Amino acid sequence: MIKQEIKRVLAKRLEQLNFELDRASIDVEEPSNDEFGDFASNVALELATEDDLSPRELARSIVEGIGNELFSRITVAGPGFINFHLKRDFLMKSLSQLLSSSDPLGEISANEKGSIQIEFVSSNPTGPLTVGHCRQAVLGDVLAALYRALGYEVETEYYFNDEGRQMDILARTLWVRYKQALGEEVEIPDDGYKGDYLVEIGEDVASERGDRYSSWNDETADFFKKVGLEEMIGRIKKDLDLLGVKFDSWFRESKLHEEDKVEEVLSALDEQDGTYKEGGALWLKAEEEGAPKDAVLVKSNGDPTYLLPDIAYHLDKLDRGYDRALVLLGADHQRHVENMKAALSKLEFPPDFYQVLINQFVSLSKEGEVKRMSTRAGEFVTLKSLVEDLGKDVVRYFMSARKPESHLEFDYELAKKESMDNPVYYLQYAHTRIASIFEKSGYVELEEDFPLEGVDLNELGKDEEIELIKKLDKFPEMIEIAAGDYGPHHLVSYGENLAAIFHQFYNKYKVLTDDEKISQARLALCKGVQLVLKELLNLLGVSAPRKM
RNA sequence: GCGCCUGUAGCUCAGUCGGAUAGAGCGACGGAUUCCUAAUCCGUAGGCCGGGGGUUCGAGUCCUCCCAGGCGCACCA
Repeated sequence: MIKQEIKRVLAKRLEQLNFELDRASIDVEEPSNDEFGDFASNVALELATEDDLSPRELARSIVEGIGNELFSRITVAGPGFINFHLKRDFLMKSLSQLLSSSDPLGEISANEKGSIQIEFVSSNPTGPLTVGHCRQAVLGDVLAALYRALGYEVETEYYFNDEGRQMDILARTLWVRYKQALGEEVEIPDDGYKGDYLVEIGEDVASERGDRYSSWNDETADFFKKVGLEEMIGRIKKDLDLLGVKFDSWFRESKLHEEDKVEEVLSALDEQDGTYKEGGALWLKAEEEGAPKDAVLVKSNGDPTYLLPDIAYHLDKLDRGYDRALVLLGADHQRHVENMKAALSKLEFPPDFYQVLINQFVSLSKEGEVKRMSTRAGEFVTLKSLVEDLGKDVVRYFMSARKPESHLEFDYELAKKESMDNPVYYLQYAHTRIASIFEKSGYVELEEDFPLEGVDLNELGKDEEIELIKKLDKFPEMIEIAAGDYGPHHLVSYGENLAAIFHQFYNKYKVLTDDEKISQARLALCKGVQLVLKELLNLLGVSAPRKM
């Protein structure tokens, strides 16, 4: 990474000048205007204000002591910026490193990092996954891929409630569907799940078991709970499969009760003087920890709320030894997060253990109307239909494209109708073009293993070529930002930009020319672009086709 | 009423730590193909970065107030 190298140089020089400044706090960036060189730093401006010096003066003395083995020119400009103009060799070294290692992430992926557990989707098995879950599934899956690529130990987990009221309602609704399948006139209960996804399951049970569950009793309830759970989880897994999302682990809530984790949490909270009783309910002293209000842990009827087992669940996560537990939640869980933070703080969890990424909702506009989705009312667009209509690549790309905390407006009609104009194809096409060049040149074997011997990268020098090399060099930095930010959308922005520069280059210059030396150098550049594009598409879970 | 998120081109959105002249895609208009895939490229038009105040050498970015939208403020999950 060129930027890191410049920071190193600057840090060394500043040390000579007796400034105390660690490398991380040195700011080096790419100026928007080419006039200002390839990279620029504002260190002189920052240090000058602190010590009441002239920024330009200081910049000049910094520049004087920097050797010129890496730079063709270093200038002082404006109020005191230091502008670095790179030597060609410096850039080419970056490209040749990429090619010889075939690892677009380079050194940042090498050293060992900590462990992170990522929990997402975690929809209860009471209905099919919708577009909202779809966004979260993609975000979580891409984040997991990012952290894996960076060398973290990653585990993805899906948490679901397999008992309690929601499951009772599911069982009851399913039973009604079963009765209807047997030809009886039965109404779905008011609080039941009205969607027709349970009809089919009811019919299956009716045809397999006949009328043996005609009356509602404990045996019937248990049976339909079991069937409902199995069927729904099965469907959820299938849907996620369509999206290419696989979880490392599936965690059922009942396990917490079986292992007395819930009891454990209650007594731990009690030990910390974190609870009190009021109105027959058990409350968490959340306000003491910064939450707006106290929260109920156990209802007056003795049932735990959603909060209590979730605290127990996170105690379990902590016990499992992860450094961090990241949870993806929808915007409607904001209050829950405040309660969780309060509880975990009472329990003296390590402060950075519980990490939350709250994502805003997806609105789906269809025929000019914005549809709201409600699982309970049975009105929603399912993840399944979305993927079946648009394809995994398009869906994953769209769902990754916006930063999580922004609303995502998904124009279904447009995405379907104009799918050929879709930006995902723009990226894939860049990859395809490169593959096609290697086919054409009869250098298919070069694509596998590109030998740098005899290739003179200094043949590269056109603006587009230089820009591409710089862009490739920036890839690892972008990945670190995306992971640190929990923001897969950085991949999309970067990718579109890289593809754009490549397409420009491709249109302006021929890779395969009469000049063998130029051809070799440009093939090398193409290989570099291809390595990065492939890695990027891979991380997004989007295919990188060789032909389109 | 209080809290979280959002407000940038006609539309959908980027813009890591405050940096020099604010970007992309779509849409509109005008062009490019005897040549490695035109699912591409080039050009034009389009902006008080929601509004006011502040912090400083410098603000789309930080602080504050206001306005608009989404979500929340359950003994639901």
